[in-house]
Amino acid sequence: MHERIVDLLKKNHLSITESRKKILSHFFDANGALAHADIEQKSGTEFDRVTIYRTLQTFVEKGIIHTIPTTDNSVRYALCKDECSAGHHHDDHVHFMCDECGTTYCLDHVTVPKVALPDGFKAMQNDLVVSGLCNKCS
Amino acid sequence: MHERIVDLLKKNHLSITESRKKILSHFFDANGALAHADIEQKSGTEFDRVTIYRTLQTFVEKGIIHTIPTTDNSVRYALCKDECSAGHHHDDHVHFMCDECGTTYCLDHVTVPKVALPDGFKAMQNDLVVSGLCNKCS
DNA sequence: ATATATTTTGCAACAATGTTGCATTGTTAT
DNA sequence: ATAACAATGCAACATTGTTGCAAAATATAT
Repeated sequence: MHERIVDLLKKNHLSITESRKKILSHFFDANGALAHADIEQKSGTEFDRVTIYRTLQTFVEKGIIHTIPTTDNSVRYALCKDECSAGHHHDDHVHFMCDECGTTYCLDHVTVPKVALPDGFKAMQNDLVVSGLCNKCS
Repeated sequence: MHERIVDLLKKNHLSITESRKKILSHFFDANGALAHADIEQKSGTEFDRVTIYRTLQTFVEKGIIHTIPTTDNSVRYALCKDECSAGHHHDDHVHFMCDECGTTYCLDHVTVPKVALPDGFKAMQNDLVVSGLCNKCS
């Protein structure tokens, strides 16, 4: 697992640093998505707040993680599947937010159905945000 | 139009105040969704920042407007259709965010397709966020 | 292995966004 | 008109996110 993290960083031409390794491992350990605050909590005072912001930003740019649109408008991040392309990734996601425990799941195996848009609208990316009760809370 | 605003406030057992009328009229005038900053800009120094926050909060609670999950994680609000029920509203929305001009549209007439969730997951609300180019920018 | 170039980090300062308590003002009901 | 109630403005504060720059860590070339 640790090797996989280093490989992932190398593949994306990123310097192998403690903060990047640790933050990335938190994503591998987590079953759901993580918010900035979650990572800050897990890391303690190990890294500066700014470092976490910049690391997350870098990971998003490289397509290692992606941001999740949420109904409560908190910023959350989740690991991308290998197929996620960097930058303007045209890939669709289904996310599930539990109203009870707040956990956010990235449902990779569910495909987003295409919808018919009004004339002149061109869809580049589709994100479906489903909220309700997760399998642990129902 | 102005009558409709007063009626809407009365129907929701809210006091008829200048700020509520003005803020609500901004939503009726806007073709897209509004962020807190948009309203602050449109209102100038007429109302306190806190009043705008509280007004938006009240409108959301009453089901007059709803928050929109966005890919860039900025908080946006849009008018609910009449069918929107207050509180835990089980109603689905399709929103379109233009990557070019940033305008967010609430596509009321497009229905959100139901997706199959893993066992134990119960969907209460579905929000589909489509991003790309709107009819003015394509 | 060492020196150099490059990248990343931490710190400080700042900007933006959102929240809370309380006295004052405005709205509603009697 | 008056009393009861609700909403507003102000001030102070908490949280979240951003930027510039010197110091430290990492990568590259010798």
